[in-house]
Amino acid sequence: MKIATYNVNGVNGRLPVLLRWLNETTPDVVCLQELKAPQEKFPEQAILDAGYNAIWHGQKSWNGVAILARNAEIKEVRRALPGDPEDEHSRYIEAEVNGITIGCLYLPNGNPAPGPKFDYKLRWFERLRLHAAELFASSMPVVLTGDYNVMPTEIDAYKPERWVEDALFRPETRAAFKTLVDQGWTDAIRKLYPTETIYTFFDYFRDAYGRNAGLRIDHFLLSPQLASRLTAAAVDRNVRGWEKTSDHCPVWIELADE
DNA sequence: ATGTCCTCTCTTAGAGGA
Repeated sequence: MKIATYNVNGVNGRLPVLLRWLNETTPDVVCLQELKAPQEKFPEQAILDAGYNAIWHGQKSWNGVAILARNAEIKEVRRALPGDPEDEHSRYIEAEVNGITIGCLYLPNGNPAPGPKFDYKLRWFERLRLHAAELFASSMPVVLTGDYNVMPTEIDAYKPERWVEDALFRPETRAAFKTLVDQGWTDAIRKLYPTETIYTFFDYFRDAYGRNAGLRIDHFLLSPQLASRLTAAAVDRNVRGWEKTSDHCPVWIELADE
């Protein structure tokens, strides 16, 4: 089973790119972030015509997350991260597909830091940590994937010294990610490629893609039940070179059948 | 500071976010 994550940066503006990528790579499950569309403007029919069921949680202008599945039922579990009923951002949706719990997340960017946006990022991270601990304790096969807005280590950033003050790389952010992973989760890309330079995001500025000046901020965290089934993981880097493309690349994992 | 690209609006230019 192939599971992918893709921060599309506008699901309607990016629809031709999304449909082409779905058609060419046929993942079984897809987690989307940054829909940038209200609930009623999600391109459901185009997704259905492409062969995918979908659930989504939209929001006007910002955020927005979705889970797509090909030839499988999507059983929605929740469409918000527990712990703060006041939080209006559409940043988390969770479902069961083929017996696997899929958590699709869009962690806050947090810039400028320090400041209220960075505080919100760290509070959101703490809520994720608590919810992840519950999922982990359930002994279900779980994947937590999406745009974490974190470079976990220095090898995950082009010129990391330039990012030490940034919300995506500050010590508090990296520590929060490490605390989460240390619950027992497996970072799928690093499990298979411990030291390689692998990026999932390239800024639109200054031809970052052409210069390979990227960041690794889109991640797959696997529970032990799934880590043992991991057979492949990769970034669809070429998609970043397409016309009218997102600033993120799709990332995917392959799991062996039980 | 800047670069680019998305979405929305007190809309065809500018603001906010990333």
